[in-house]
Amino acid sequence: MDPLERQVVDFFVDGVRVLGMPKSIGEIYGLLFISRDPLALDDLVKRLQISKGSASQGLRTLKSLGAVREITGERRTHYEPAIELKRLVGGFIREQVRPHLESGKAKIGRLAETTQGIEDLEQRRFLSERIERLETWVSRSGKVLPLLQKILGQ
Amino acid sequence: MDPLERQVVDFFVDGVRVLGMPKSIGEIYGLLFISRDPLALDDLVKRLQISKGSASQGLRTLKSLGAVREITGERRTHYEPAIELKRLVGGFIREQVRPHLESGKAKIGRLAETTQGIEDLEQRRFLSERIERLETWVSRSGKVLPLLQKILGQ
DNA sequence: CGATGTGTTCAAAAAAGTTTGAACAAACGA
DNA sequence: TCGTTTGTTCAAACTTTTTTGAACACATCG
Repeated sequence: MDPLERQVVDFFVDGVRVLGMPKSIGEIYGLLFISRDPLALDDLVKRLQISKGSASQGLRTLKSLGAVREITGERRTHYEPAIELKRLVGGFIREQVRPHLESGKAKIGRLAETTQGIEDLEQRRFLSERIERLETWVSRSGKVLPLLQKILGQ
Repeated sequence: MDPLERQVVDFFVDGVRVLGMPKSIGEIYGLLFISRDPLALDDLVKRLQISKGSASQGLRTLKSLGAVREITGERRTHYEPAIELKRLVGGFIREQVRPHLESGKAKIGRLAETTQGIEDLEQRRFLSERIERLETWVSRSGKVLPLLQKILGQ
């Protein structure tokens, strides 16, 4: 890897770290991003000096995020990066954000139930109010996502 | 901690995890969120069964995010949660997002410079185009933040 | 068919991140 | 002033996450 490639890869390593993803994902995406031609798993292993396992697992994650496209047909599958921000953001939201929002909603539902069982009126009022606030948070977050996607996607 | 408190604390533990923060931060904020009265460091240590060190460090982070307010005057400082989404989002963006965007911008600047030094015209074109794309990404992200803050803040 | 190439899986090793707790400093009260 | 309370710091212990690499499955080629 030449210095520029190194710089780009490092850029993405930091980038994905912010999103809570492992270094190898950033390295793989970064190298694909700065390569003119699609690369095969083996190229990634050699150039990034990571294990086959890492490369395989990293590509799987990137595929699930829609961040890389597979090019089949030849003996080995090659990969090229998806470079439309819309697509990247969409994948991230779908895979990493929505599931948490969903499970959050479910938990709040259970919380609301538990609150019903509280004896003390004043205490129950306080708790209901707080839990309502949580509902507002989650609902607003859910609503902002499509908007975010739209704006970032141009 | 009663079952409801436990549920709320767990909710926040998951919540902050999504944002890439440690469990203890979620526990502390969660307990404050569901407590009617402000709590002192010592209360957190006892009720959450975490170490003084964790509590101290966790409160420091939460303070820096503007997610808790200090109540001084008594012997011990007490803490209450900031519960306005606007404030929470604002703090998170200021502390955790902006710095990365800034350093990202700087890195892209250096990348652009490095690219100037490339001999091969076609190659330089390709690289410039990709780096321009990075600039677009970062710039759009920067622009979307205030909007996000505004929308989430009601 | 057997040999070779490609890619996945998963247990163990390594790395990264978090928590603990003892030592310390600073503020308070008697 | 001295003993006590409150809170911070940070190295070491612990936990969690990531990476490695060997074993495997499957496809391809001669």
